[in-house]
Amino acid sequence: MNRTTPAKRTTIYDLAELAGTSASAVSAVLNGNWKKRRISAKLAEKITKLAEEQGYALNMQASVLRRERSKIIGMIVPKYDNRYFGSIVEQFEALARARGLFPIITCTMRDPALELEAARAMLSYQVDCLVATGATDPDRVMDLCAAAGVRTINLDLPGSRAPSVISDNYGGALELTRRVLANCEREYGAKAPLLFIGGRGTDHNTMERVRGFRDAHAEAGVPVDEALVQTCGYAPEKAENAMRQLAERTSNLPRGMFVNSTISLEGVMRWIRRSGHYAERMPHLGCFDWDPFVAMLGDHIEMVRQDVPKMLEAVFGIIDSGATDITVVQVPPIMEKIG
Amino acid sequence: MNRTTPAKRTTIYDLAELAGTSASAVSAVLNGNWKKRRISAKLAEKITKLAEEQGYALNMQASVLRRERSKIIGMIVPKYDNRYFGSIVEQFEALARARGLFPIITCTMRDPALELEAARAMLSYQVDCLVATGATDPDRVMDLCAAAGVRTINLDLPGSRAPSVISDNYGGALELTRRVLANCEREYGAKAPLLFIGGRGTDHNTMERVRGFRDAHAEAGVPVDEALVQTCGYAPEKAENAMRQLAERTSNLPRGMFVNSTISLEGVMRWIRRSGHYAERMPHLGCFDWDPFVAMLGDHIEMVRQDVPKMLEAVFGIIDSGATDITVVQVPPIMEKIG
DNA sequence: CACATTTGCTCAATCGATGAAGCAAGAATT
DNA sequence: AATTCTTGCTTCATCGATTGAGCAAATGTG
Repeated sequence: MNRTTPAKRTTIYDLAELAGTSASAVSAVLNGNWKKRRISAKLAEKITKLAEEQGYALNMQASVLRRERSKIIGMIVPKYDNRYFGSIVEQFEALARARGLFPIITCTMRDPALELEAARAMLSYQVDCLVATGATDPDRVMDLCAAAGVRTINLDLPGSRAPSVISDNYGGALELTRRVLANCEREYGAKAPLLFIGGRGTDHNTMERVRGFRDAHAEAGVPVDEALVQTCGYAPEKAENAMRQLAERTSNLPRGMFVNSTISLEGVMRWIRRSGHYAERMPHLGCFDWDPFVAMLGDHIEMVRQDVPKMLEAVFGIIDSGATDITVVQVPPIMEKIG
Repeated sequence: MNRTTPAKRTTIYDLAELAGTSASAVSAVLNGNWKKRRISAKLAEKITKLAEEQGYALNMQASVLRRERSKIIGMIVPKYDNRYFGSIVEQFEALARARGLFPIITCTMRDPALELEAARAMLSYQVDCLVATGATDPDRVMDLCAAAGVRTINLDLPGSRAPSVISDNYGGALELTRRVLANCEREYGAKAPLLFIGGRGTDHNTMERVRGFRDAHAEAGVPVDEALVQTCGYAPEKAENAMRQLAERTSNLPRGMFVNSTISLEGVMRWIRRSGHYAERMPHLGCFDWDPFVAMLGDHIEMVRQDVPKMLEAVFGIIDSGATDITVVQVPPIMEKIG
C-alpha cells in the first residue's frame, strides 16, 4: 500500500496506451456515447474493464471545462441547525442526483456578505443553476448570476427577479394564529391578543406571517397589541432577549404566542424555563416550523410544518421546464396536530 | 437586463484584450502573484478595475485543471436531520473557508452504496482531502481515495487505515450510564439494569458505548440484562419497533434507558407517548447526543453532547500538519446538566 | 471488378488558467 | 561606450476530456 509513486491519477491517455487505442476512443466509451461514435462493442468492453482495474476516475475539471453545461447545481442555505433546512438540503441532494446533477451546497450563516461570496464561488465552479434558499438579498444574488448567464431560483424567501418557491406564509400563519387564539379562549374564557416573536421585520415571510397573525386577530375581533409584535431576529438569544425586555416592561404577559421558527422557539422556551414566569401555567404556543421534539414538549404547542417535499418538487419542476418567468409558487404548509 | 448575448462568461482573454495586454499578465494580477511576476502596479490596477467592471469570475475548472492542488476539500456525512451532524457541517465549512479551501459536502443517507458513489464523485472533483463522517465502511472509502493519492480522515466513526477523530464514546457512555443508574436508584431505591437502545451493533461507536454501559453496570453491581441490549439501528422507526417488541415480550419494562442518539430517541419517545406505557411515571433517560428541545422535555433526561468544535479543530489540525499516521484522536464529550 | 457505403477508429483543436522561459528596453556599472 | 542587471512584459506548452473532421479498411452494390 505504500506507493512510492505519488499516485498520479489515471487519465484517459494512460488507459488509451494500455488498451492500444486512442484517448478519444476511451473518452467516448467512458462517457457512454460510444455507439454514436461507432466504437465496437469489443473495444468498449476492453476499455471499460481496464478503467475498472486501474481505478480510473474522470477528471471533472477537465470534463466540465470542455463541456457546454457543467451539470453542477448549487444551493446556498442559511444554517443547518434545524429540521426545515436540514430536510431541504437532503431533498435537494436526492432530487439533484436523480437527475444526474451534482449538488454543491454551502451555508451562509445568515450573513449577507457570505451569501454573495458563496454565490460568487458557485459561479466560479460553473454551476448551471443556483438555488438561493432563505437569502437575505435574493435579488443581489440573482444579479450576480444573471451577469454570468446562470439561472437562479429562490426558495423559502422570494425575490423579485427570479422564480420563487415559498410556503403559503400568510395562510399558514392565519390558521396557526386562529388555533392559538382558540386554545387560549378555551382555557381562559376571554380573548386576548397574542405575542408575535422572532424573524426579521423586513423579510417577506415574516411580513406575511404578521399579516396572517393580524387577520386572524381581526377575524376573532381581538385588537392586535403593537407592543407584542416582536420581530427581533431568528437567533435564540435574540428571542430570549426580547422576552426578557418584554417582561420588564409589562406585568401581565400574553397567554399565547406565535413563535416564528423553531430556532426562535429555542430562545423563548429557554427564557420561559429560566425566568420562572409562566411557572404555574404554560402559555399556548404556535410555532411556524416543525421539530419532532417540540411536538413532544406538551399539548400547549401547535406547529406549522412547511411542505419541503412539495417545495423541492416545485423547484425542480421549474429547473426541468427551463421556465424563467418570475412567478411565486406558494406551497401550503401542513398543520401538525397537537401531541 | 435582457441580454441578447447568451451571457458568455468573461475570461482572462477578454480582459487582456480590453486592457491591451496578455492573458498571462491578467492571470498573474488576478491570482495575486503579480509582484512575483514583475507586473507594474499601474497595469495591475487597471486590470483589477476592469475585472470588477466586467464582473469577471475565475473559471475554477480551468484553474484547478492546471494547478497542482485543487484546494477543494470534501466531506461525506450520513444525514442532516440532527444537531450533531448539522454542527459538524457548519464547523467544517467555516474552518475550511478560513483556510482558503472550498468545502463540498454530500450526504449519503446512511447508505453504503451511496457512500462509495459519493466518494468517487469527490475524487472526480479533485478534492485534495476527504473527511468521511460516520461512514459505514471508512476503510473502503480510504482505499478508493488512496488509489487516487487523496488523503482521508475519519470523523465520528474510526477506520483502520487513516487518522480518525472520534468522541470518547466509552467514557461518555460510562458516565451517562452512571447517571441514569443513579437517577433510577434515587427514585426507586433499588438498582436495576437499564435498556440500551439504538445504533448498529457492528459500528465502533455503538460497541464502545455498550462497553461503557456494561462497565457502569458492573461498577454499580448491577447485572446487565442481555435482552435489554437493543442495537436495532438508528432510525426512529427501528427504535419504535424495538420498543414495541420488547413490551410484547416482557411485562415489567426497565425504569431507565440509554438511548443511542437523538434520532433513536425520537422513536423511543414516540412509542412511550403512543403506547401509554410509562403513563404514570416517565423512565429515566440518558441520550448520547444533544438537542436543545430534548433538554426541555423534562428533568428525567440526561444528555451527552459531543464536542464538535474540538473534534473539527482536531480534524483540521491533522489536515494542516499533513500527518497521515493512523491515530485515533478521542475527544471527550460534554455532560449536559439536566434541565 | 469498380465504385459507394458503412464501420471503426485516429487526429487535432478546444475549453480557460497557469507559469517557465524568453525577450526587449531602460538603468546601472565599469 | 560596452557591459551587465533589472524591469515589465509576452509566448507557448500544459492540465485532461470532448468532439468535429477525416481516413483507412471492410462490406455492400451494380
